[in-house]
Amino acid sequence: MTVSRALSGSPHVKEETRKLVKLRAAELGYVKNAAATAIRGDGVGIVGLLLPTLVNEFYARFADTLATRLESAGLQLIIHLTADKLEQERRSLLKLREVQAAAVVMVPTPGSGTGKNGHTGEMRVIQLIRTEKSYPRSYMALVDDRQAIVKAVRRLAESGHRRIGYLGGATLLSSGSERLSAFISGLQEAGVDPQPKLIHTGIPSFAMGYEGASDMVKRDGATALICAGFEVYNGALNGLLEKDLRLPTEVAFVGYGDPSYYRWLEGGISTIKIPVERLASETARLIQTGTKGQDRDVRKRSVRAEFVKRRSCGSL
Amino acid sequence: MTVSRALSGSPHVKEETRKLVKLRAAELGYVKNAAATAIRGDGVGIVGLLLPTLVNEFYARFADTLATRLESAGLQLIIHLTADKLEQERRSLLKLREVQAAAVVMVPTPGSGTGKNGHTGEMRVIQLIRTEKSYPRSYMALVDDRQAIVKAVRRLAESGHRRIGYLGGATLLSSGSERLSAFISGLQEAGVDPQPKLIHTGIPSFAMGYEGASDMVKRDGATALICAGFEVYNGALNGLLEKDLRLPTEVAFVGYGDPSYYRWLEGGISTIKIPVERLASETARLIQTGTKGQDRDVRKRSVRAEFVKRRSCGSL
DNA sequence: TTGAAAGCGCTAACAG
DNA sequence: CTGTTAGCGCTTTCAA
Repeated sequence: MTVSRALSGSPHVKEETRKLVKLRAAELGYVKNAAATAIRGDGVGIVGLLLPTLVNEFYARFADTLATRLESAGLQLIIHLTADKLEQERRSLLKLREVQAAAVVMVPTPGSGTGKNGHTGEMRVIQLIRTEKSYPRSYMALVDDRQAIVKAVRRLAESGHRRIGYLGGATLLSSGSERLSAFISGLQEAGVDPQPKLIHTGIPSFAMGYEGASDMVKRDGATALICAGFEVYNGALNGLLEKDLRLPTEVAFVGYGDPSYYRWLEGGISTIKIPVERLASETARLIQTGTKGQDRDVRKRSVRAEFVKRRSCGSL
Repeated sequence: MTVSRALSGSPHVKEETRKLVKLRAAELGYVKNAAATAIRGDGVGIVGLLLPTLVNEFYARFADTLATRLESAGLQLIIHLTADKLEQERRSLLKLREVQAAAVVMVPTPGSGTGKNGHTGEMRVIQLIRTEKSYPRSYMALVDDRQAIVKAVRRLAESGHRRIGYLGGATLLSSGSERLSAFISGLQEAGVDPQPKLIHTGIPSFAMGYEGASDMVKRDGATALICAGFEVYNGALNGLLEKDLRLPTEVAFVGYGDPSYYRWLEGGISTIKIPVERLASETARLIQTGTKGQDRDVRKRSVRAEFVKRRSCGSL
């Protein structure tokens, strides 16, 4: 007990004893056994992060920032990649529950709402970007991109575009339907009629962006394209560039997120820029917030996206 | 005990009992307490990953692949960012030891060799890319980039470059000194004299690449540049592009790693391409390998880098 | 096929 | 200020 007390900084230990204990502990390279602490219910300080992928500058930056923030609070981050697969997500949640993670930050997989996919036990759930109703007492870290999207659409319309394509996440995703609605609002404000053929949504993926983008331009005659989704924008851009479609002369393009290379590509890719670091900081805050102020507003935080105009959204 | 046996698939349980137990467990949303298992010394199935940063396509892809590989072995990945800081690294190793991680995959921080920074306890250590002698019984997952670097230098020389700059990691890093030696060999094979002014090494960082690159071109008259280090290439490229130096007409450029946007930038950035996925797979293998075949060779695996010629290394 | 005991490392609660 | 006891959830060993 004296040893335990000395090491954990209890005041009820003779100063000299403490010194001796610490010294010897260091000599032996002793480290506290987290499992033993955990088994008593003292918490291990583990936070889970469930992402579709890390191969995406937005997610990577988010994970990086979050890990750094958490580390200063003595928390460790376990990363699970779900590839937006329900089964994966289920397994990951299970694993995290086993190690008694204090919280999970997750980009919920589409459809995660149906069935008891998300048995999250004691863990605090923080839904990232998208939300699914199936996590009732969860926290939320969201992006408010409505105004940025509207602005992007209007900008395209102002430079003369009338056939503006939209590539985004499935509307069964909260984020997907909100972004699409913003897009349509934008069109309406600009007095352009929405055209069903120029709206592609689906489970977001590289492939979807890759095929969708060039199809919309070549087959459906889009002269401008807006991407709304992290997984999609990479695919779309690759699709366009590979088909040698020059920006903005052959297609105007607005991406999503702001990967560092956007500045240099084709003289600058316009984009809906998301303040990742801020989002990660807010998330860290949600994780650490006490269980006191559980008002609805405190549980939900959102950061505002911004439209960044670069060369790729120039006029026809 | 019967419950425990039923759940863990022991054959010594009546089939009916097992069914009942499993059913009820599912109803209750029971999950095994990993801490309790761990405290008995059965291992928790956690692997640590220490990286300088995740905001770098190479590291992100590595982490992604590794996490995916490990997941199929029932292992979870804890990520720690060290920012190449010794103190960070020490803290991370400690944390991982506390949770009884089975292994750590780490890009050792420069200087980690001196002092008892790396108290790794029972964990299996896998050094990634760089090596430090201070981890004596460690495993190694390395990149063999010598030939690729030599090839790159020769290619530049063949297109007429005589003032070829080198930007790379400090030579106190194993990787740094090996890459530099490859660079010099390349020059010699091509009959070009190495010039001290055109060789910049240091603790790899974005800033170093950023400043080093344009300095070497504008101040020291380099007509071509080779980057050898993940942290450096991004900085270097940004430095050049920001100063409006066009590739390859004003400077020929060879990067390191092969981020997806290299294909599209400036008509294509030449690079030393590292097979990340393969490296991650080898690493996963090193983690899971039995403690039997501990011959020196089995502990050390390396993948071969490849020189990818694109527009940016064209002639003057 | 099932159960009882014991112990993994730690600390809260209660002596001394 | 230091020590003893007990119990967290699990599985190994031994017994029924």
